[in-house]
Amino acid sequence: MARRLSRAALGADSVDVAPQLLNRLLVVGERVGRIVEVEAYGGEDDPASHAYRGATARNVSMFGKPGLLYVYFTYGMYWCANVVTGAKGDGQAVLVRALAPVAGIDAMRSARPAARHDRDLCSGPARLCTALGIDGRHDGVDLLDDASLVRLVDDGARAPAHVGVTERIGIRRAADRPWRWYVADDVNVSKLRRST
DNA sequence: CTTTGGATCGTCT
DNA sequence: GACGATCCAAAGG
Repeated sequence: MARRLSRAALGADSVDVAPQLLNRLLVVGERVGRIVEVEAYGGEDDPASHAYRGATARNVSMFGKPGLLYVYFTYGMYWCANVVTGAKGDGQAVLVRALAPVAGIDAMRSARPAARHDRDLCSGPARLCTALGIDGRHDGVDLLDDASLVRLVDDGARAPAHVGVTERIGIRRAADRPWRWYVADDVNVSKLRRST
């Protein structure tokens, strides 16, 4: 039984919301993935957040109401997707870092020919956007609106039995905050990579 | 399996 | 002008 998440629940702090998003579904048309890895980003109090220096043309959707999608372009090639949390104007968001493919897997394989196993389809923040077809066109859409192309859905799956916690990946500032959560033992979680 | 270097460009300094 | 909330191919074990 798919139902929307409550906007009020997403209005809490990103650090509290992030682990609650594990096992929820990200839906784009026929393509569906279960969230297995997330990271919390704060507002102007988090030096690692895009919102740290306030609202800009790039990050305005982060400052919108909770439940919006914030999509940003990075490394000249890739898109990454976030769920906006906190009160409107906070600039908080939760980065979706990995999904377990659930449906529309053939479409995901077509979108990601470089993936050699199905566990590589959505095992990274840019990978999952490519697999689901999420890009800048979807920045700012309401994930809680059934009419949106990209939606966040609660299918009633219970919280994961074991949740791992580590520092956030790929950032330089505020790198010590333990704000990454993942479903322990899920093969779709992105691999830890040495800092360079 | 692991490690390394390159790709590529919007955004902010 | 520098640097990313990254990924992938290639090369070596």
